[in-house]
Amino acid sequence: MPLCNTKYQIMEYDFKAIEQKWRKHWAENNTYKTVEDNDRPKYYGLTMFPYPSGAGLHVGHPLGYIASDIYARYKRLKGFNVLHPMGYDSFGLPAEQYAIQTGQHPAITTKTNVERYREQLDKIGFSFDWNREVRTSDPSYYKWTQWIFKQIFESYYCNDSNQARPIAELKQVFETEGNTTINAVNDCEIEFSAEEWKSFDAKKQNDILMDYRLTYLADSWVNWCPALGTVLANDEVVNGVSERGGHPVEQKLMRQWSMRITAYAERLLQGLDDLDWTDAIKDIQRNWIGKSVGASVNFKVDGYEDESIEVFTTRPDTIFGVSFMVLAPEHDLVDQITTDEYKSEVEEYKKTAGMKSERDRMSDVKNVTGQFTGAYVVHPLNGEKIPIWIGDYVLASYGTGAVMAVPCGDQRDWDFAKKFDIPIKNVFEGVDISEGAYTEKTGTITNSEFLDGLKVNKAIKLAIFELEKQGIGKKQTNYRLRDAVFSRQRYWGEPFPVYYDKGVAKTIADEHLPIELPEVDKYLPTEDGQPPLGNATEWYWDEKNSCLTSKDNADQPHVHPMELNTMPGWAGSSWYFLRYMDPQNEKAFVGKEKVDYWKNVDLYIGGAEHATGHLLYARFWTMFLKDHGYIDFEEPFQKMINQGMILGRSSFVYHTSCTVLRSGVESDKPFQHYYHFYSKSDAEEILQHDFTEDQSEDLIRDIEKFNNVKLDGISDLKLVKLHVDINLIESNDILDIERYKKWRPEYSNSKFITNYEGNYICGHEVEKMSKSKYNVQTPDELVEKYGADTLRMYEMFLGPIEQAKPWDTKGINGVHNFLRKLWRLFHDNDGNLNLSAGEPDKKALKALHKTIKKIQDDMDRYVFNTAVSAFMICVNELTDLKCNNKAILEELVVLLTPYAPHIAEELWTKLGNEAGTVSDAKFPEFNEEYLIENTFAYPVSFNGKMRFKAELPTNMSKEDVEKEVLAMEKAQQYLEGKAPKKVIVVPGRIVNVVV
RNA sequence: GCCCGGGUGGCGGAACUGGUAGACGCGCUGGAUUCAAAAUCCAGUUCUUUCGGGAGUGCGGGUUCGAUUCCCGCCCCGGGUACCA
Repeated sequence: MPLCNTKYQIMEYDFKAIEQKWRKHWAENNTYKTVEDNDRPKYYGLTMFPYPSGAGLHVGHPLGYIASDIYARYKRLKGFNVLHPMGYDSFGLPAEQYAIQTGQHPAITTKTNVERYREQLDKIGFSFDWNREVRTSDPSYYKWTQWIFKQIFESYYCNDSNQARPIAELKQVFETEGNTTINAVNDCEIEFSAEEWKSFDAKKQNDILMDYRLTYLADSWVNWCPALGTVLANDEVVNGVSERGGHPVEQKLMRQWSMRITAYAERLLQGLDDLDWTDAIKDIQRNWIGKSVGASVNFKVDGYEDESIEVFTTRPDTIFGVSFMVLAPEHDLVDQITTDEYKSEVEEYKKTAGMKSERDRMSDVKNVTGQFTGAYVVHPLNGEKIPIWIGDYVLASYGTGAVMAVPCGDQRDWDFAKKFDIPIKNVFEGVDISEGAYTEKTGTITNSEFLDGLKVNKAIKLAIFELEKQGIGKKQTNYRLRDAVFSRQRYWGEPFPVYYDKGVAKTIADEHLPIELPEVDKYLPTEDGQPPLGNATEWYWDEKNSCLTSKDNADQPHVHPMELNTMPGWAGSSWYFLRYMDPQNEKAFVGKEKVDYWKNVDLYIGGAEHATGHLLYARFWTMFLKDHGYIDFEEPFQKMINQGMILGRSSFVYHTSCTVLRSGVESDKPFQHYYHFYSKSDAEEILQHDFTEDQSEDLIRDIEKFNNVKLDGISDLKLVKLHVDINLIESNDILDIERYKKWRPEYSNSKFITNYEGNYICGHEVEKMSKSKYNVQTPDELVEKYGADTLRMYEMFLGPIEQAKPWDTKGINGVHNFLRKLWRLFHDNDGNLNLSAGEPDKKALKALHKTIKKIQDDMDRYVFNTAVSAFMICVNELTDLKCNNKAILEELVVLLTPYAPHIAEELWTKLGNEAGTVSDAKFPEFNEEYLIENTFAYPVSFNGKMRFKAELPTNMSKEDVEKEVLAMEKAQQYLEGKAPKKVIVVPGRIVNVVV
């Protein structure tokens, strides 16, 4: 080994050489390759795979990856066979937008970006098994996305067995029994017998089957985003605008593929109970699914024999409080039942309501509107006539699009009744409803015939019983969850393995998958508004030859047009965790033996923003695949941690801006702007109290001097706050003025008003990291400067993983120093390896085992920040003890491996172990004996305030402790001669004296 | 509005089931070393104080020998959701 022991050349911790060396070693030796192994328990650790964007990674991205890597490495030391893969969610909008602008194929952009990501990831020392990488845009991957789509298409949901079943079974039932006996989730509006079924033509039969399929084609109201030229799923629309880009979204009726996720609503809800996820995410999913239990009730329309209005209510106990009915303006019956007298008003109202966008309706909640139709329903229990109104607070898309309005118990109904002077019936005993509705689910029902005197809960049950007995209604459960739109009018997504034979959707046989994306000459919609795939020439299916063919052959009877939509972004990500288990399998989406070994993900780390999207869809697909027996678990992600966002720390400079007033100056004389830059404290002063006279006069004088002119004065003097690139900031917010002037030449003539030390101090603020705020910190820069091990530990040290926290580079030195200090434990002052063999000293053993326990506990609780502190404490203690004992240091190195794998490998080798084997070392065994102490320094409190410490044997009895403590001189001092009222002794913990 | 989180020094944050509030790190102050600087090491660092103490975990109350931790009411910040009948 090289000796660099001259006084000024101490061999220090050379992280660059070390990290480079081990990265190479790991890659060359396939250190992190994983194979199935039945002798070891499995551990599957996964992080949400990224969309490879052009901007690359900033320090916020690797946070979750690092935590996940630490845990995976920890499990490995604990003897688990670890699957820790990584891949790319590589279909997506940005690559396509870029293609539209530049004509470059999204596949090329994607490939470049993936390479950049990989380069950045490789620098951080992850233990990913890259042999298992998946990319959703790779045909060998999306072949199976298409295959799963087909499986879903070929399924319906059976309510009796509560699972997905093959559609072939359904066909058989239709042929023998029609659809009257089957209990399946469907949209079918007709009932038919077996005879009728057989009499239907193929088209009609297919249309009916569509109403049962778990993925189906239907005209549905969709969120159409004109700016993006595509439809969006509900979870992709936030506050009426698109989640990506914030473009307006409108409702449009379109023929689209949808996924019947609603069939799984109850299972998706129930399954949450057993998941180890945060309550926040579970609540979001619960709210999104939105289960409500109640009853459906039929109200006959007065004067119509066959027409009735069905409503859903969660409060059937208040049925005698119905004061009016409200239909959604779009409700089917509105036109039919409206009396001539109200025709024009109703038409008018429908028109204005229809013009309001979803967004207007949302933002205009307080403004109650509605219109009477002139019609009435008959109360099914007491025969009273009840007026029918229409109002836009009733949504056509929820429940039946009609409500029974009970103003005494529902605030919206109450508001409506007040606005239109509709008399309110009160069914609550002893409750005043003159100021508002009584919305509590407690109390006693009155004015309600057979429900009188009953408590709410009992009344609900009895009301449902009675409604069912009389055949007027039945118990019912509703969900807010809607079916998920599954088509996008986009190019860069999975093509559907679907073609249309005379309008009937047919799927392409498995052996012809994948159906690869066709080449197009432009990525925009066609001139007649078809999706981009409409531009492809080879996009027809030749049924006879089972291949794609050109549109020139379209007139042949066996050639049919292909589906022009592509699948949404969540298609590929709904099952990717399964593909990692068996990424090269060409026969199946995953081999049965592989998935039976790896099962579901033990720990999933990713952002909370996917709560209603990816995390719900992936659960849905997993349940579906389980129903078909492909896998034997129903939840994909058993435990999940949501990492918080790392925010940027932006820096600011503050400069003057003013309008110059001058007369008598030759107009051709060039006038140059001149600015004063004020430091943070001055700027804050100015922003509060405005400029002082001196300040503005100084500015005028400087402008005059600089331009060699005489001014009449200045106006509009103000301070402008500007983002400054954080790379131009030295420690303590000091600006590198010279570099700033180079970066912003327009300010090169400015005067920087510095403090007494000659420094210009910048202001700062915590905001999201973004290019435009010049506050982006890339991991690459930090790895370059401090090394990957330091970056890994610092990201963990920042705070709890789930919490959002500001990024601040200042503290990174502390972590880096810790690693250097660790290095010095192994070396003497001249940088030579210096270890001692033999029995370790008791204090060192205590320091080590305290740390083993702490790390163990923290890992078990998924707490990473305090583990880093524990390492620091350990190294500090060993340094104080001047401990260089080999046995101690060896265990410490293993302990540290998950956090700082490079330095751990290096020191591990120096300790005499085989190169590259520390990842497979054994996690140190904690031995309590080393922590046992003979004495304990009892904190002695008086009335709960800690006053002094008393060093006493740990095995001393309560009584003796009390006696000893009270006898102490200091205790006497606090007792002031009085006898203590009470003394509490908790052995090994505390003594509290009550005076 | 409703549903979840969260409020602790100058800063990031510790404190497991009620038991020494402020671990660890940053920053700051002083000192050692150095021709000097960097690096390193040592000491100090919640506030306040008449140096005896006193106050203190968003605010007000409560339970307890003892509360950052439990209960009640309120304020503020972050996230989710929004006429869901």
